[in-house]
Amino acid sequence: MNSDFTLAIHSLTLLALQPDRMSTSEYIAESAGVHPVRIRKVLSLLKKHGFIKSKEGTGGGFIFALELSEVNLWDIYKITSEGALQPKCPESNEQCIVGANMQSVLFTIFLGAEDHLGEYLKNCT
Amino acid sequence: MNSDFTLAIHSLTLLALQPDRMSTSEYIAESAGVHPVRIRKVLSLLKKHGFIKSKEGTGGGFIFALELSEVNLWDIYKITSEGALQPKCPESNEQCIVGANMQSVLFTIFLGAEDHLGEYLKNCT
DNA sequence: CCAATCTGTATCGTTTATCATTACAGTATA
DNA sequence: TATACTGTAATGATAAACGATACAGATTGG
Repeated sequence: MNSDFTLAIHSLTLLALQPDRMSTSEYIAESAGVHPVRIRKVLSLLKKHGFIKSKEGTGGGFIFALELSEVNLWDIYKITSEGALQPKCPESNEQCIVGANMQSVLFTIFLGAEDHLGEYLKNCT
Repeated sequence: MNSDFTLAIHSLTLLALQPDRMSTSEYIAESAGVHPVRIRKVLSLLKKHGFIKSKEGTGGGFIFALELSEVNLWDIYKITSEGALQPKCPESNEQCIVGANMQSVLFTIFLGAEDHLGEYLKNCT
């Protein structure tokens, strides 16, 4: 998994702590220790899905758009990293019926696991 | 996550279907669609932890060492891919108390999620 | 209207992770 | 002693992740 998921949560947490004013990508990037452009890319996704709003121009930035209770980890995971857990099954011979089954079963498990516990963190830190 | 976890399960599944004879790394590799050396590396880990036995020389190979019911996904994950889910928290300023917390909390969640559902697959495919 | 400040994206180059491949030593078998 | 394996190290190719730069579009304030 790449760090988009982590960055998204870091950013949302930060935004949740600043409900009144807009936060710039530079501010968030500094806190997360990454490049502002990366933050903008990730937050662009979150915006597209309605988690945050953004405003361009002077005094612009990003701001939370929902109630904290409406956010759960699984949603964010889906947006930022869907498929990252999915292993590969390179084509093989007879026996890769095993492989194909395994892939879907494992995927289901990881899905189920996250879905099950995703809500546990919906009231972040 | 890299594919060691997947390969380990694929291999174990295969070995479980061949409880009588030894399987060579080449046989397993062909089924999994990867290079035999990769299989040996992964199975070397599994052997080190007692899941399988191996024998060198002619007629050698790998064979299951436990009951299927003694194997659970989480154990295998720990062996092959521990830390792969762990995101990074590049050092940052004041606010990375957030980051540090997040890291451990997320880690706990993924751990808990897998642990919780790991047993579901202990009777593989 | 113009300068300053942000977002939104695309692009390029570097680093890092993953994997295949080769090579070779050690071990068992026949 | 030749053959068929495991065990492991080393090298190189490929791909993914990321930083950095550049620039267009939007908004604000003077």
